[in-house]
Amino acid sequence: MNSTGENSTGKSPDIWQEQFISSHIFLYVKKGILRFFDGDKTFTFKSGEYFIARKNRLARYIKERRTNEFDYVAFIYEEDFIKSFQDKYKIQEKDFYAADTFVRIKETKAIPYFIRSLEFYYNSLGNPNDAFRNVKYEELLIILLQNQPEFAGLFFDFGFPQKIDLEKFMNGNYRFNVSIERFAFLTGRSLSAFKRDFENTFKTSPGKWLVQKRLEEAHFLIEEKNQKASDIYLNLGFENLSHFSYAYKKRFGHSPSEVIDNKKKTSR
DNA sequence: CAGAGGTATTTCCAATGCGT
DNA sequence: ACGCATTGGAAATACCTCTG
Repeated sequence: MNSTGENSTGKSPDIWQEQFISSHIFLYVKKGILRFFDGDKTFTFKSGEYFIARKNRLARYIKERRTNEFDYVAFIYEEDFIKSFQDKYKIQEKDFYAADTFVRIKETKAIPYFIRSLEFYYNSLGNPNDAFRNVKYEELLIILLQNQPEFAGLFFDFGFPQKIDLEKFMNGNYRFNVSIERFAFLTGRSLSAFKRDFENTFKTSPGKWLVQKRLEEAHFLIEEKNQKASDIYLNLGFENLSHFSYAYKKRFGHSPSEVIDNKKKTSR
């Protein structure tokens, strides 16, 4: 989710495909349902609800099965903006402990009001300029901090991710299709340190381990749960179906579709 | 299914840290 | 100041992924 910092409404696709959240994002659901997966839990937000997606986290948007109709307002808070905001208003950093990637905001009337004011201005002013956008970004941040002062600890945390337990992190996040470099960053290591530590704990290289791990799960889903390759390959972090089939065949001796064909034959 | 372009892995080296 | 260990980064190579 590394867009330019526009607050956007509608369906700009970039937010929904990127799995690494590089800046804090405020999201307000105007219509429909938004569902996310953070590697462990699923988060659901309905129309009228609002929350923050935290930076330096991995998450994936889950498409709704039936209708894909939704509308939202997003405010993407770049680090530079937050720094100058903090400078300007001299706000103290507080401790913020919640660990989740998605943080629900305590209910307040101020936010729906704020959203409505946006609609009014955007509809009557047309394309708003930078000054206007800046003011609105500040306004929302002020509302959020007034509503929950502890958010200061969330927004004004400019540090890098801490060095964390590799095994735990990788087992929770291997389904995300992000580069090794990103994994290294998220576990608080340089690329070199990451690979060294990885070799020590898993006894293989990161790339090989990831493919192996994903294929094992694919194998389970296909053989045991009768799922289709085309339904699962994206969720497991594979980028394209042809490579998935190729890798699958290389590992298990037969392609995913052959498994399904065989099942059909035997069940008949 | 091949070939081009891109990414991961390996290896090596320089910089830094740390105890003696 | 010295040797040794650890770290991050660059370059070369191997491997993977995408496109037609």
